[in-house]
Amino acid sequence: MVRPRTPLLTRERIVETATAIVDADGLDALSTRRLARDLGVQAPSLYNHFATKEEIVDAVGDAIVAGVDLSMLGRDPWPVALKAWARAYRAAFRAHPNVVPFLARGPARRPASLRLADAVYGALVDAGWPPAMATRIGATMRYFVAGSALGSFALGFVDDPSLYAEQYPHLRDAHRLAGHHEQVDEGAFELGLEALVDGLERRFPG
Amino acid sequence: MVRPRTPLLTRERIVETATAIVDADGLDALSTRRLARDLGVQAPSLYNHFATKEEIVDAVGDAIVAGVDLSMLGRDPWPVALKAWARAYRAAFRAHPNVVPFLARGPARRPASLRLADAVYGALVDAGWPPAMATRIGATMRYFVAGSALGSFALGFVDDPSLYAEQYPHLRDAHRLAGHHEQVDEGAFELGLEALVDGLERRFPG
DNA sequence: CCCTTTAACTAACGCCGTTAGTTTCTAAGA
DNA sequence: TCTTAGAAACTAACGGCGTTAGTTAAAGGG
Repeated sequence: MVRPRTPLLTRERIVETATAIVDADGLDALSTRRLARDLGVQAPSLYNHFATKEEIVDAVGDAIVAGVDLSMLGRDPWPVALKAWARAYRAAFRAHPNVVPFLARGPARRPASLRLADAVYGALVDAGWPPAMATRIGATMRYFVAGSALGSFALGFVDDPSLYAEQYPHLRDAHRLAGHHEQVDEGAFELGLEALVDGLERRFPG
Repeated sequence: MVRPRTPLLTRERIVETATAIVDADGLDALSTRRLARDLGVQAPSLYNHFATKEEIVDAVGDAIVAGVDLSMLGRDPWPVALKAWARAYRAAFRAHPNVVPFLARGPARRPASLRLADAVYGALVDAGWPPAMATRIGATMRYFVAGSALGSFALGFVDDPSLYAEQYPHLRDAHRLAGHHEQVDEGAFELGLEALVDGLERRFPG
């Protein structure tokens, strides 16, 4: 086959298949050859649609972030909106946990991330926050949500509690919770989110 | 050379050299061949001291986390101690920014991370927090610090502000700050840290 | 002094991302 | 309608990667 009548590949189809691979088998399983095979094509053909593999992964991340609901921003009161947005953002990563490590690779210049940052910033300024504070709050919230998403991966003490118990005496109690680490993650996120927004509300100048 | 009178390699020397490579040229520059070359040795020799490359990177991360001061925990009042610890933790990553992406790879089972989690948990319980809450607070704080460290990498809009300005109107103001993104990062971290601990203090049962 | 273990080596495997160069089909313009 | 530029697939190959197998000689314990 040299050039089919109707193109086999589109950026969309590539991103979809790449997402499926990452979701199923993890970020490391995504190689250009594997991706091409799943698409019924040879690896170099991908380079007709993306310049590098990193661009493909970028597009996967962008597609996921693009799905985050932003409608509450600028509609609901800012503390309510901020919390709802943070939960939506976190949920997007929970839906694709294997993509989360990618968060750590390089700057978030992707369009969807910028749209998201823009929306949060705008909502805060409209609510009465000084621009400099809105910038900081937006960054702080993104820090917290990104860290929480990472934390859901840092399972920590899952596999052999008793092994650690001797060396780290205080953690013995925590280990009893290790089985329900999902609930611990959820609880820690909710506690932190409420406390953080609480602390911000007390600093609101309006 | 087959076996030198005095060993060329030790785990320590390997970790030191690996850290130097990552600090100088980034995480991707750390290959077994490059590491071996810098150590004056052939790549497979490393496998006499570590089972995989990942173990080496783990050890680099562990060494950095091991340097975090924990002495304030259990000594100072918990809100003060918590903030001081968070700053120390963040400073450790600021000193080795190229290692931060590694935070995202896999669970934090390394000894130094466990020692750190144990110390925070213990200090909170000793201060009067119920164990379940201490677990959540510890996790929340780690989320926030890890996210902040990542955020310092997500430089975002550094290279061409005007390019984004048209599409993301609200961010125009934020761009004026892009030049001093280090100060923005610092400000966002401090704001979030104060607000978060503030919010936690209001929930203290004692 | 022997003998096991250790720590280096060389050679090689199968993956990886990517580039070069080729072919053929599509789509646009004269 | 014919020509031509470009797109989109291909095959072949490069250099680098992590890692394994098998070899060799010195170190160190009995």
